[in-house]
Amino acid sequence: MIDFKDFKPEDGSPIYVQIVKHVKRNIAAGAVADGEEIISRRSLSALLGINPNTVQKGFSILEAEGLLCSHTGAASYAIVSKETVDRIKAEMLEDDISSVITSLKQMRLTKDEALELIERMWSK
Amino acid sequence: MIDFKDFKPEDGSPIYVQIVKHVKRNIAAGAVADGEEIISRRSLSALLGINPNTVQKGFSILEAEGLLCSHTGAASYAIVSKETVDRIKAEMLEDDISSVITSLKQMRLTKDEALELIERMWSK
DNA sequence: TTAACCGTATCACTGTTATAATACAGTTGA
DNA sequence: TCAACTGTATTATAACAGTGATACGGTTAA
Repeated sequence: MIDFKDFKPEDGSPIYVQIVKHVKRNIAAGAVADGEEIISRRSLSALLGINPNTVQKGFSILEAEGLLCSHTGAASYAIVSKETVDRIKAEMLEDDISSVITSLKQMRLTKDEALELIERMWSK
Repeated sequence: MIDFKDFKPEDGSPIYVQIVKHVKRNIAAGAVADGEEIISRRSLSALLGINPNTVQKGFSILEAEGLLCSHTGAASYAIVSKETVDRIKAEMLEDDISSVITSLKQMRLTKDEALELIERMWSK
């Protein structure tokens, strides 16, 4: 079950990209069962208060990546093998962590300073 | 002296936003002296291979935030007090780290898993 | 003085993002 | 059956991002 209640499109990046990332993070977290029914495009657009076309754009990307299965008239379903979960998780972690490391290094932080800062901010 | 040689606009975010962030990270790193002359808009656009207007957009944001001083005809200069450096650094670290923590938590990583992963990826 | 630089401003153009209003076809359950 | 859902598609509109070209006025150093 993918939870969209905590989804807040306020980032500078396009909403449909954020939808794709949100679903992928849920998959990486192991929160999506294989064959699980996905919320409909219309329902999600109403829930998030955004245009159906924007949701459709995100969902079509997920389908193109083989994470979603759609058929006209019927609900959509998730396709998530164990291999998929591992691959998506590795990709997301690689992206997130390498980008923050690049940023922190640009600010001349040492590894120890970075680790200490992250440890201190983790529980906030 | 702000180094733009390692600046590669490949992120999905607007180039002018990336320019603003790049300058701020250099300020946070203590790499920018107060009153230091900044590369001209035309030179930077030529160096990065982007449009002068895109550079202008980024620079005007930096000026609006009080980090830059411009006058028609003359070069631009950095304005960076110690307080500015501290404030910018705190802001950048807060943004970068809290966003990565949010992502990692969404993927159900524990603090220890996260720290170990970051430590392992730091030197790559 | 003057040529070469600087910042600033404007216009037109393309592509992307997001919205809005429809429409059509297939599925599902009462 | 049929109403209410589903996915899919099209068209139009607006705003924004980025490019390209051009122009104006001020500064600086030879």
